[in-house]
Amino acid sequence: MEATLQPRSLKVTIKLKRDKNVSDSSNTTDYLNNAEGERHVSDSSGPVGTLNTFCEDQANFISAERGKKHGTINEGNQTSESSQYQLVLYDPAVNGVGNSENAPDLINCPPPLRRPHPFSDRTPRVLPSVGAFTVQCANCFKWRLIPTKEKYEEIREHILAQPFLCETAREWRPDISCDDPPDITQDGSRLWAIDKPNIAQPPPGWQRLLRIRGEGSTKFADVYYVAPSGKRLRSVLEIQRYLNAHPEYMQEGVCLSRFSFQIPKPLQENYVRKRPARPALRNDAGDLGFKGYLPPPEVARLTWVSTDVDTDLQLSIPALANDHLEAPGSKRRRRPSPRRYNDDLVYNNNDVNVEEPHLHRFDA
DNA sequence: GCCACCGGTGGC
DNA sequence: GCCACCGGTGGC
Repeated sequence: MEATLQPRSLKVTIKLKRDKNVSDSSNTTDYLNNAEGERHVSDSSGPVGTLNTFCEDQANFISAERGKKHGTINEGNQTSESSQYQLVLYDPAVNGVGNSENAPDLINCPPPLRRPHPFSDRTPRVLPSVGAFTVQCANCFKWRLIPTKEKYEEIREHILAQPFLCETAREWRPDISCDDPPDITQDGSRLWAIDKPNIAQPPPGWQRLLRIRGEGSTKFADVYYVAPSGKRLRSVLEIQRYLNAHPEYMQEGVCLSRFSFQIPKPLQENYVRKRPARPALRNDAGDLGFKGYLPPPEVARLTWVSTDVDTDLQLSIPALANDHLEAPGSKRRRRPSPRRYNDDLVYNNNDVNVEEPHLHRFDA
């Protein structure tokens, strides 16, 4: 089955492929260097277009095919030879112009650090990992593989103002044009996620990590920022507190507007477990409304929608979604107390008006 | 004790 | 239904 994004211009898509047994891999060499060596995608937004990241799930399979050996895991650094931890990456040197649908070349990826699922009675999760980044041409709507995470983030940061075109890819593929076949298509073989556009690149020395949760989770992914010190921060509030505690970063120009915790959206419906309807906390009389409250429907426990672990999911993240217009810090916090930072939130992208791209589901 | 991962809540 | 946030849990 395939899902398509209706291109309005370009979309930022993250294509994810499911990881077989391990957690994750990231996709670029950059990923390889990420301090955590985890499965995550960092995202940033780019020009008008769609960025796409896909998780290659078959890392093991492919590596097996290549007869590679497992190597030692070297946390925080590039993995050794372990094919198991290799990522499927787009290698411009291998994928020449017109080399559409070529399997991305394998590149060593960080070792999986993922811990086993905490609930032993639950089916072990097979977490997807980002296998590659793709951007959709605003002109021909073909997907182009982006060679590195950094390039992807760079494109994404200005995707609205600077739509991605096939010609843009000439930076790493000199002869590429819209006449060439797409690098990749949404053929249902992978998990696709549509990324948000115009996400600022992380400040120098910082890493933005995107960790895709297993199917059936309550949310699709988590974004973390890793400070130069290695400290992992998981919300704007935590960033704010960290910056307050380390004014040196602020002096370097690091501000909240450089951070975005927006996560991509999976193209696959039901990848994220639906939240059961919440009973009213209070009725008109002002008391707790537990009367008549029924236990959550079975649906609430349906955590494993997909039974075929070999099937990759396709996720897409609309680069032109409107929701990016709202600054992450503008929403009401659960704890209203320290909110001064909201005043400081300035999201460069917020003044951009974009149309929401249409997502199409189509059959395989 | 740390931390990755996940669940769940309040608010919209 | 989505988002932001953060607490809980269990493996290490």
